[in-house]
Amino acid sequence: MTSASRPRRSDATRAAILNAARERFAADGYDRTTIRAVAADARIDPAMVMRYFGSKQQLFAAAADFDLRIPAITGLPPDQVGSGLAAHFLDRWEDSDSLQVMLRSAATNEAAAEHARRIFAEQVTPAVAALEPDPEEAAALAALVAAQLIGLAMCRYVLRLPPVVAMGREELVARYGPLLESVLTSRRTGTR
Amino acid sequence: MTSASRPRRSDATRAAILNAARERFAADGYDRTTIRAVAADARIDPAMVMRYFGSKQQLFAAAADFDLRIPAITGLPPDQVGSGLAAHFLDRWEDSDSLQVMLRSAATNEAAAEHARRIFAEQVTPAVAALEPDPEEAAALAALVAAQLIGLAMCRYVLRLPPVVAMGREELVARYGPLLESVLTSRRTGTR
DNA sequence: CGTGGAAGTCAACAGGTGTTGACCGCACGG
DNA sequence: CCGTGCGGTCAACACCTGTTGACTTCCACG
Repeated sequence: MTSASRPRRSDATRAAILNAARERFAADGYDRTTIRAVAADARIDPAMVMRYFGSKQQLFAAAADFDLRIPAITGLPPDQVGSGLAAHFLDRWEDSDSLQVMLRSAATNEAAAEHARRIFAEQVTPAVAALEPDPEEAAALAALVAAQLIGLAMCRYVLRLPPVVAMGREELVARYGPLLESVLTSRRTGTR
Repeated sequence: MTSASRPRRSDATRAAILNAARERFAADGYDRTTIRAVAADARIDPAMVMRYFGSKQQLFAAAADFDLRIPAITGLPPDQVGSGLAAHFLDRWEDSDSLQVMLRSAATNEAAAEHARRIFAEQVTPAVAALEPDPEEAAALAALVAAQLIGLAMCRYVLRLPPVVAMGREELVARYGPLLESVLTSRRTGTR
């Protein structure tokens, strides 16, 4: 196994490419991001990007890989789950480009959309399943939670609707906390 | 005024271009939609698109112009406002590409995002302002309503999260009705 | 030293893009 | 009957894209 071998000289370059790629994908989405622009940001030749990552699609896959780090919501007092989730995601959005990468790219790139579905299935669904025994209902609630957070992120970071941009962190937490809570504690009451 | 003049022979072509453009923009977003593809769909020469609409950006502006047709929500009994809104938007999404045009394009095209902000200000905000006297709070509530609907649309039509796709119309109405209602009847209770 | 392989550069490719201007043909008013 | 103008076609432009392969430079090790 060579995974613990001495760090190669190229690791720094690799990381620089990945940083530049994340910024570009977050700002411009998949289609408008060019390999040449990423290379220029990282101060290297476009050919290096291909050498290290193989193709634009694989570069994107590497740049879009991230962890939502959803906190365990099982132990919290029930009236703090919603505001805790809201606060967590607001912080996560502000200090990382990863979610904007996904939102801006998934709109036009099927691989990015597939990636989003995977993150949803592997990270959001299990977290909600800890609260809801019925797996089918858990999947539905997880989807509603995702819709809440994605709607907020779209309005605040992508569309930049003025009222949403103007709201501060604590105001958003105060407004979304109860909303998320009522989603999580709701059960289907309709037909079937 | 020549607006009532005999219909020109070119009007049909113009409409064909617009139809093809809306489909392409809805399916692929702004960047990946090419003038050549639109022209091929409309069975005409790419140069005609330029002749009629001037540029790709102006073609987009023409294709993205639409009306949400938000129903008057003042007269409804308070417990039907939410489900009424949910039902209206689900129907609107299913029978028109316009909203997908906006969602897919605004992610990477600033003009499209500006267009979305205008539609929000001209159509969503006034509708909510009929229920909420304080204009600042009305803007905030309108933004939250928009976030609800955009989150749902993103998950169902763009990201295609399986649980959201699987839900039927009446299930979505049943789940989103109360949610929208609690948004509309909420007031800010936090700091300030 | 010198040699082998990794790291990085350069120039070019094949294809696609928005956009332009010169050209053609047909209907219609004189 | 002509010719004028509108609807439409064609070919080309300048540019940008992802990707490739041959080339040079540099460093570490024998």
